Amino acid sequence: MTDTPPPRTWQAIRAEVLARIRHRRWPPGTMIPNEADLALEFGCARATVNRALRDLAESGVLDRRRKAGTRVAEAPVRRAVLSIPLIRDEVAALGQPYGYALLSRALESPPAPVHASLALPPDTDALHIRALHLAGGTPFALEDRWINPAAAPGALEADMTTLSANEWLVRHAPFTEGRLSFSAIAADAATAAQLGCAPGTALFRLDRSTLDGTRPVTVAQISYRPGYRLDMVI
Amino acid sequence: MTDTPPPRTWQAIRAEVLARIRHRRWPPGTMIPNEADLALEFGCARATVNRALRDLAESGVLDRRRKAGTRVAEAPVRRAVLSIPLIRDEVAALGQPYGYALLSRALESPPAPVHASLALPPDTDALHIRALHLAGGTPFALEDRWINPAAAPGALEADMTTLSANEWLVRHAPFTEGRLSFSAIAADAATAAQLGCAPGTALFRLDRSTLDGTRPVTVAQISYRPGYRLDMVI
DNA sequence: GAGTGGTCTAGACCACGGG
DNA sequence: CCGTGGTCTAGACCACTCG
Repeated sequence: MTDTPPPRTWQAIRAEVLARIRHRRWPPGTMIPNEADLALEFGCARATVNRALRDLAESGVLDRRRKAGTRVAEAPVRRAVLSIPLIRDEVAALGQPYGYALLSRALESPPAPVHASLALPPDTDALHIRALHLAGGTPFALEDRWINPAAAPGALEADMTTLSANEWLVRHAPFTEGRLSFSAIAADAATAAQLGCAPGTALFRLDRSTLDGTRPVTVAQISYRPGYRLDMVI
Repeated sequence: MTDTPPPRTWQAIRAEVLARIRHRRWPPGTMIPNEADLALEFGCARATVNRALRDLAESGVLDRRRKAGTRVAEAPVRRAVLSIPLIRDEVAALGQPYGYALLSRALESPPAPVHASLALPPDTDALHIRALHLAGGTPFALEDRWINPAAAPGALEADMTTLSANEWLVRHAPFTEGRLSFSAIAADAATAAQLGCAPGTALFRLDRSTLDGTRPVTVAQISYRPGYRLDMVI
């Protein structure tokens, strides 16, 4: 045998635990030994076992509770991680030149739902931006965005004609929290015209709201061209 | 001042670092001090700083490289985490009773793309399952799944009439890797009939492929009822 | 109450990769 | 080369929560 002696890294321990689960030595629902015992068995420090088990718990494979111990998850809530690139990078990844066209930019009164989402004071306007993202000269995604001017100082003065609002925000109001929502919608006439498809075409839509702490900064609605796919890895 | 003395937990350190970034004391692109220096400043062990910075790096806020040091990400690739519940739980979260109806179940020759996705030997059949998930008696999602029998022993014998194939797989071939893909499609006639909508309606579709290590186990295509939304938190 | 995971410490060695 | 982050150790104390 030419096996290299197993390194006692936390990754190796995670792999070993995962193998025991996969091979059903520890089926779903099983209580597994506590950290101290596993550390003894693997001949490593408890902290190393902890690192491995914590990682598995974060990915939903294990269920850990103080005093109750660690058990293999029964019906694991699988977690998938989505990396959200800038549309510029998304287009670049397709090997196509990226283009951006500002369609409109105005300080105006938002519709009620947007007004509420941005938590604006009564009778306050918001910055409304509509823009088209292009891939190789053809429409890629239509962006309809409202920005709370009070939460994004400088946005009113910013030149959004060459840089997308999203990229401006990323650089000037970074590291915010937010929610995403995906859905499928039928293209309305205006959207269809911009994306160059027939009205009624099924489009992939992303609704995104962004907060800086608790203060809403922006809400955006992005309609992607027909056929768009969003990929994730579990 | 009634400030409680700042606990030197890794969470507190993470919060402090995040605050410095938010307040632009460390704007995007900045190199921040190395772990040893931060440990000195915060009066804690380097491992504690490491834990905090590693967490921020995992969420895309920091960019860490050996020798190069740690810098605030320029254009942070935001990462969103999606918890993928069983459809049963998804329906239950709506406060509606869940129902499941097996439409068809057969061992048959899959179409070429599925055959390739499952990495089947030539002229090998696969288990094809079509099923409808119901919420409060009305269609919620249509599932079209192919299972590689060699990779899911017992699937051929399993009773899929009351338990969805996905739930069976979760319990009998758990903790696999996989890819997800979301898109918007127009309902074809058959799908529209099952979901009770008009053909051409925009539907949210999830394509999922699952591997056990490197061996494909199953591919599934899930078409959700009109209006379905998928929510994520950044 | 007591057992479990969660965390911190002080120190050490190592792997990577920029200069 | 050599500074940086990545990891391991041995020990300790703490917080939570189950029984």
